[in-house]
Amino acid sequence: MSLQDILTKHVQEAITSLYNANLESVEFQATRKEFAGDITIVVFPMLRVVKGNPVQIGEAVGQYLVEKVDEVKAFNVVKGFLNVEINDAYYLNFFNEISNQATYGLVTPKEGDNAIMVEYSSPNTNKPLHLGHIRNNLLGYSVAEILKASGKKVYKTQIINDRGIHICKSMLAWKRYGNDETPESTGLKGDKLVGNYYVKFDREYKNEIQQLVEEGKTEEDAKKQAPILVEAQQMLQKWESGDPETVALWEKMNGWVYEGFDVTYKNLGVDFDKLYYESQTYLLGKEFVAEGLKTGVFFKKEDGSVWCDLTDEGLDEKIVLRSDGTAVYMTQDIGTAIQRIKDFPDVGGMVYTVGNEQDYHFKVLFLILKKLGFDWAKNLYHLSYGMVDLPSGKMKSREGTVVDADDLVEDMAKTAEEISEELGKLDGYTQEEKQELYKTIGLGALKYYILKVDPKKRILFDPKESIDFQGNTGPFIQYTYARIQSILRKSDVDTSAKVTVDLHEKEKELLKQIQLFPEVVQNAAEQHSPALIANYTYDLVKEFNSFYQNVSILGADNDNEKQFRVQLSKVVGNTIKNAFGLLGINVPERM
RNA sequence: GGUCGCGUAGCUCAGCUGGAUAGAGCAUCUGCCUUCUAAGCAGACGGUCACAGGUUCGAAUCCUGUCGCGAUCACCA
Repeated sequence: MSLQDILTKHVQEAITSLYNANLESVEFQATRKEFAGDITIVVFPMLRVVKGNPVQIGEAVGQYLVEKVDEVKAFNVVKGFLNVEINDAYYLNFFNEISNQATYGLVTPKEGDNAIMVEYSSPNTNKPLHLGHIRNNLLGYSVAEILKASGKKVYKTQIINDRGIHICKSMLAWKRYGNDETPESTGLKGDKLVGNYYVKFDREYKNEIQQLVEEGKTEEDAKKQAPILVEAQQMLQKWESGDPETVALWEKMNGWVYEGFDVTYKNLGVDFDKLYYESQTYLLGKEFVAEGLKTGVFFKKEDGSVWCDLTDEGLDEKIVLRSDGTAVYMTQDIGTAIQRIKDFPDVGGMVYTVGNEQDYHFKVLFLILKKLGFDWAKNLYHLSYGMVDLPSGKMKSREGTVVDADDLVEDMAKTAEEISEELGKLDGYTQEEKQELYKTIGLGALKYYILKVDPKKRILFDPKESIDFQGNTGPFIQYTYARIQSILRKSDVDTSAKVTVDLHEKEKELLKQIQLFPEVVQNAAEQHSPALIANYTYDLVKEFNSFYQNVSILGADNDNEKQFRVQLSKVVGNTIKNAFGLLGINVPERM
């Protein structure tokens, strides 16, 4: 039973016995630092059932608690706030219970429970991943891990957008100007190579438009008639009709891109349980559109296009099939969702990690799936996040104004290296160990920087201003972990034995913070927010550093205290590691 | 124009299911390395919580309106 449960029960008893009234619930909050106490009961809400002076009621309830509740040591009342002091024994008891649980705060999924599928990344295969994808990947991966830790079975997936006019643009540019270049012949990563031709296409396209305009065409006409665009469109038709040469080129270039993506994913430390490809699923949705047409969920217009009427829901009509019978984005997403449930029958809900520019799309998609009668449709969640903008504005791949994912990860490691070498604390580490550590720290800084921000807020990223390594940052937290490991290496105490000590103020604060962890994990899962985990971890670490700096651990007055402090440090370290694991951030033994 | 989201210290962000004097980090300034890693600790400075109303014993938090920024409203994805 939690402390709040215990106190709630007794406060209710107190109200009944003192005032003969019924109190529905009790409101708690953390006690402010300037007052004595460990937890605070807010008296004001009680005034609804008990008429009187809040201070007097607080005094009476406090007196009752001190007399009747073992855990309560003392109390004081300030205005309408009843500050309650809790016995050390309560916290020590809690600590002894969890001090040897490696997975404290994490819940193992129960057999037979529904699983959740988390979709993230879902890139186009015509260009490399950039900073925007990094936010998507980190968020999706982290939310998947958090859901897992909250006790859900999770499948990570993506839908790879591997077909369409944008791919044909890269293909055509390569065919025209590529001279049979390959990743091998150029030493370039496959996705980078293909991306270069996407940029090349755009340059040529713009040249042709300009030329046509000079020849007297309007800009609008020029944009439609530019030969290179027309040829790309023809290429798409060839692809759709299965032209072997086009399909072969498509397979070859997509293969390069996948090899490149794999490297980036590996560097980022993200993974997937199942991949879906648009080229394999885009036809699926059509079946269900036909089905929905029969059941009246959709209707057909005179030109043959199929629509869903959402005006009852306050939205517009939405097209689900073009008049020429080809699929649109919505068609495919309907099919993909249904396919996923077929493939994984235990899935009871899905999370889509997609930018907030598609808020409307997902609102509509979820409504349509509900109208089609799928009961899992009520458990769909759009993990909508804000864009990552540069000071110069939006990132545009075609114009080369992007922060490349691989470059950024490398830069971060380089910064970590510079700082580490300056500090010079890594004597005895091999070159390999050092490089590995720089990567850990650099990635830690990047991931934390992005994940600590509320997903729905947009991020302004200035490449010229490097990400911090001090203060509320990933490396700061990693550093604290490394310090703890250093203590554990040096100590010779038994970390499994139970001990009883008089708690130092800092120790008590730490225990309170540790106690919050399981609830924070559940909250983060409910709200799909890694930021809650990041903020929690920061608070924990700040509290530990204060303890570390003010209280000697290995130099404690007696063995009993020393043993407790080492154990406490170990639990804090373990909690940091578990929490950071939920963010996809590794922790180092030294730094 | 309709819809959705955001607006908190010079900067980056917490706090938002209503509760005490709105909290951190960066930056600026003071102290602290002969004791467990100073990527640290202790402290100072810094606020019209965009603005105006409303609900409430109590509003940064909830409601309405205004302003600013962004997104979206395609037989694009």
